[in-house]
Amino acid sequence: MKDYLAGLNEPQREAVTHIDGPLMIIAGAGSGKTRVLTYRIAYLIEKGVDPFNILALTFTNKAAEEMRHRIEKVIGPEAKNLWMGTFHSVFSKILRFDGHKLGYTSNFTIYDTDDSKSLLRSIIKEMGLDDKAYKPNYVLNRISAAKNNLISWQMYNENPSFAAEDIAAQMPELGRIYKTYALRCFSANAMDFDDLLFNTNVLFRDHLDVLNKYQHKFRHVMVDEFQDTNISQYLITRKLAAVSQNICVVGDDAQSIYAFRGANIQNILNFKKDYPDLKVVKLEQNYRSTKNIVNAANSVIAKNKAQLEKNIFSDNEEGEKIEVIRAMSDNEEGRLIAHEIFEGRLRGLKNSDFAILYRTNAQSRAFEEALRKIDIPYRIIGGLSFYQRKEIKDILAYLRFTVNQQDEEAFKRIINTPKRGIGDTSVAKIIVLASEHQTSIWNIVSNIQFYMEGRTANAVAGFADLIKSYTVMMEEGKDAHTLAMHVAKTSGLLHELYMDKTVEGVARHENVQELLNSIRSFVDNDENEDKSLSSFLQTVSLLTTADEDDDGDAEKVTLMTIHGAKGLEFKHVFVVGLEENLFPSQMMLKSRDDLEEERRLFYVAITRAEKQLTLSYAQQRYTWGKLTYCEPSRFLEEIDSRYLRFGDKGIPQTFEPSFAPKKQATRPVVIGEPVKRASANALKPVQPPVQAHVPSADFEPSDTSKLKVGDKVEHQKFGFGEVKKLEAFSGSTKAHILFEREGEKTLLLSFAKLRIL
DNA sequence: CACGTGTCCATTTTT
DNA sequence: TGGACACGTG
Repeated sequence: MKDYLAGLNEPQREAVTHIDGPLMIIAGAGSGKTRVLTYRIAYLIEKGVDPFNILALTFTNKAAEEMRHRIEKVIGPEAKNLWMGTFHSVFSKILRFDGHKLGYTSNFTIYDTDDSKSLLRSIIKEMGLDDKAYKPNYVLNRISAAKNNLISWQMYNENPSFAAEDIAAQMPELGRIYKTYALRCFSANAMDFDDLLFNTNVLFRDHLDVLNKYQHKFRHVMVDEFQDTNISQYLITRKLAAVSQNICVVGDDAQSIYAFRGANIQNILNFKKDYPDLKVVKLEQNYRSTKNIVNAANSVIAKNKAQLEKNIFSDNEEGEKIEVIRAMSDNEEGRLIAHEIFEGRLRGLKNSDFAILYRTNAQSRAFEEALRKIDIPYRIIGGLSFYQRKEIKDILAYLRFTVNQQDEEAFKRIINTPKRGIGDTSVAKIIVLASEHQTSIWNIVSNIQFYMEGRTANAVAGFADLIKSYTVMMEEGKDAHTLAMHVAKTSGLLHELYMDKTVEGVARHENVQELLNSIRSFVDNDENEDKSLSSFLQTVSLLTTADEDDDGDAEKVTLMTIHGAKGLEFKHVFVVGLEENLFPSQMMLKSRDDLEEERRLFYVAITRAEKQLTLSYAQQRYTWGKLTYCEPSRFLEEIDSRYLRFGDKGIPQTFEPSFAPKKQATRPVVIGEPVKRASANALKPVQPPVQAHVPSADFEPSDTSKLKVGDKVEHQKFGFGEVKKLEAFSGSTKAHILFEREGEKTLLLSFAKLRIL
């Protein structure tokens, strides 16, 4: 027996050594799942399976990379030949090879959520529909749900029950929108995230030769985080494994937290029906957490009805009880927790031993401020990702358009960025021309002299020449980095950022440099066999925030959403914002009415902790600029109180359910506040007319990044004033300035026409 | 056409 | 709170 098998417990070993036929591993939290998966692959290879014939689907690219490295340690460099990655990345590669059978070129663009929404917004506008009734977000979710259930736009429009639902939801045109959206994506040679899976299904359904090829290539299929797969993904794996029957799925129904994205817990509950001779292995021993934490988690999840029977236990020490903290406000919650981390470090813990987990990204602010104030380094995972920043998207849009001139969304982004005098009217005209002449936008743009003349036409022609020069370079076979570098310089984007000396301008310039660096390392990385721009772009659009080069080794406290924490563990975990309507989220309860999923989310959060767990909530919190009273989350009461201890921090604890004024959760009455808006306007005292300020003759705005509190300034329009306060927000700076005539104004520095006197 | 200003509105999680 | 959009002015 191999030595690595020696360290495994009985069920773990069973899972590792089961090679032929379907296998389902129910892996409880902290039960050594990754270890089992890694060893199983190593074992397969040692038993003579070629790594080329193994497909392992993971939830994030990072998880795949990590597993590949671990396997490499056991079996050596052969591990490189494994097919590993997320569903989206693996199947985008397959579509790159074989997508031409569906009418896509290998250079197809992958639309991210922003692209999809923007396209939907245009479609809704073009159809003359009210964009208040048809919210792009909702429409996209609906289309996405359809695709994830393999309902094409044709099927959607043929099925009267969908039409009935849409009419009931006051959106009778959804079917038409779906159709237009699908056709527009197709003619843009673009796929959205759901298309990658949907089209793979279509490819395997309609092109049996292709299916056959991959069925024989992937003799062994493994799926990690199986509880989070949707129907579309499940069908792909089932088809791939139909011949060999060698399918191994690993998951935990108690940790299914992506139902909102179409994940179907039935996949795991019904798996046995699809594979009658399925072997099921349960990994029930938790090696991660203390008894206390495991028991508390069990007491919570026991409230859920839909689940597979299992008994998660721990042989670790009893451990400390779970601390509950009540704070006055969100800011105090931040302070208390920052303080506790500080104390924890005095007891010998490192920054990286701590994680603060919250339900929504917006909650991070209070913790960031508190940690910064006492100089505790932290890193935030998630939130606005690097690749969603404007300056990055701009460069990427140029690259996308170079690779694929049908990419409508990229076109809209760059045609007038940086400003080259082609305004909205001209762009609209071009789009109209394209549809009048039944041709592509690029066709019009690249032959603009036949359609328009004058200043704008020249500008458009200049743009077309620019893109053509890029295309030529690409066809010469220049690698992604050379090309991107050239594009950044000659498009004017880099120059524009370089000229911008404001704080945020400098930061943006650095971001672009960082993007260029990352393209270079993509090109230099020998593991990427395809170094083309097109290949880089497809890789990049499937990166998640969890994949971004984290300073994993950095000595920092981790802040992230619970969703982002899946698969991770920390010595001391803080689960914060445990307030009714926030966690469980009222959004979730309203739209899907799925308390059980929220509870599983809570379960996931709890089970990230190894030694210590702290739960906290605030009595008051600012939401959307308004102060709201909060009640403690029902989840706090669902934990068996034997495992709890009320913190000595914050306000002394009791659980009287409500300390807030009765039934006015959202809006305390303010005495004297006018009731209606109209009367508010009527009551407004008449302002004495303010004389317009005539700027000094030589008005020349100064470098506002040097602005300090107390500076006397002149504004082009508001006149003279004094800086009262400077405030940082989302990467830039705001100034509160008291103007002599106008009173106090808040200005965004980058836009201020200011002169420092 | 570019820019500044005012108004409205939405706020969950992510491949 | 702040981002997206509509409108008016230069």
